Amino acid sequence: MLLDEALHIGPNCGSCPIRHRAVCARCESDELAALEEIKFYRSFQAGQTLIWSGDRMDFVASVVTGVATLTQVMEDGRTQTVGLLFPSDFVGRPGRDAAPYNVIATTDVMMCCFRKKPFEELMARTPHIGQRLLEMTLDELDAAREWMLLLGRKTAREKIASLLAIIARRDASLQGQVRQRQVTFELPLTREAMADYLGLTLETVSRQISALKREGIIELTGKRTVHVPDIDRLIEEAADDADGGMPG
Amino acid sequence: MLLDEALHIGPNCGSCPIRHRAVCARCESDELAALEEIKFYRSFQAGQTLIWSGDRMDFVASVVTGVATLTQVMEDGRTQTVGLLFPSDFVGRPGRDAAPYNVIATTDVMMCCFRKKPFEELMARTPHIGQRLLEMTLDELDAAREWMLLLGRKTAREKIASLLAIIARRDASLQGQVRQRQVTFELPLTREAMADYLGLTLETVSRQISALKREGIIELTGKRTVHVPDIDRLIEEAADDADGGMPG
DNA sequence: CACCTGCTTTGACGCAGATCAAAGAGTCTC
DNA sequence: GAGACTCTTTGATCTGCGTCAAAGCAGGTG
Repeated sequence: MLLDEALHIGPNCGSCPIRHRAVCARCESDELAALEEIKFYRSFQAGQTLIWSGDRMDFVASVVTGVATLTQVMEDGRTQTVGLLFPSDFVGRPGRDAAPYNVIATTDVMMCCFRKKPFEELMARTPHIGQRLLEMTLDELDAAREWMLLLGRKTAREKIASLLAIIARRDASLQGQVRQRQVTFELPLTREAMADYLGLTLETVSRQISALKREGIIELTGKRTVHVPDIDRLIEEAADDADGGMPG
Repeated sequence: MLLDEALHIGPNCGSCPIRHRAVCARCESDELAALEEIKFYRSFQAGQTLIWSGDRMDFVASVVTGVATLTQVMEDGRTQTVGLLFPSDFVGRPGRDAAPYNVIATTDVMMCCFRKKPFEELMARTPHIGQRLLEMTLDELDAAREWMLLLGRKTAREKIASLLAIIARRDASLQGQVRQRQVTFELPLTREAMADYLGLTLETVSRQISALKREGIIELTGKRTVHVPDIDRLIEEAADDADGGMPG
């Protein structure tokens, strides 16, 4: 079924769902045509490791659909997720050979890949790609620093609320929705994956989700479908300043 | 005395100590001349806040000498430092008006500043600047993610050892030294600033430093001068994999 | 259906690091 | 050189979250 999806998305960048957000966002039609020539799609199943830390990476890629994580693992097994990859997010670093992190699909994932060499060459000729990549990298740096505050200073409850708020926001923005009081979304992560991202244990994650549920801040259907009756209350729990990080 | 230093460093990029590491590293002499025309130096004293979060930023800058921190503060006062700025590090984001973090000098600091508008215009004409900025931003993103692992998963002892190892490394690399077993350096941070960077309290920082001292892993002269008799032992305590993050 | 297997929830208990408190040490000012 | 101020160390106690353990729950398989 993922293959169907690949065929459905097809070779045409014009109809690509991430056309205006990904690394190709600023490209003119001729630049896009050049990218189109070197791109190829790859599908992965939920749970699959797309890239192993330390492996040679001969391609870079954009997430088209699905969610993946970037994780670091210490020798003794302690694991920290250092980034969530949503559709339009970019994977890989031009000018680097070895992957610095594991990339793991947490849902079925479709990637739009470019072999590294041709991509680098194209980038050298196409300022719009480098410009967009700089912009995206600066945004990721901001997100990483926001996460440092969460990891260093927030309580378990605040961490969970922050994560839910961020997933709700990204989910809404993918669907081009305006900000609404009520939101419903699917959790793309297991409790363990949430724990790894939040610097907690899975038991603590479970307990805090139960607590938020008990207090009516969230409602669960099954384990994965979350309904937030009042997003502002959730953001309050996240202890973010002002707008809860909502983009302008 | 800082003014003297400014005059000493003077208007000539050719003799600048960060010429080959900063955002201007890749510039040819004509590009450098253009940068030289719009640059100006500013000095700050230890403890001074260079930039307040939320303030309008009409310049970008490189750290020439000294050390500064990037910090986030929550409404209730909880503080997390999200970056250390050493000489050659870049401050500010082209295309953004408001500063997202407080920037605080932890030692006397000298900055090489560019008004934002002219810098952005120059960047549009000068691919070497954008390329170098992308490279530096990707490095910072890696560093931020390394720090996420530290904040989320390391023990207090490992955090302290990691911080000391990183300062030792940056200090050595500024002096162009090869890797040595013994190193001595000045701590550019108070115990409180270290705590804010490590997601700890200042008491825990003090206790863990005392413990490392007691065990002979570090030696202190005064409160700020650290001597490491065996850097590998320190790196072991930091629980980093393989090379302790030493650059290739 | 019974029996997996993977994921989640809940409970009991322990500990690393936070909090509260006080005193030491270096530097500056008058 | 006494007092004030900042930074640091050390001790006593508390607590949020980790650890260990067990049971619940859904989906898949023979």
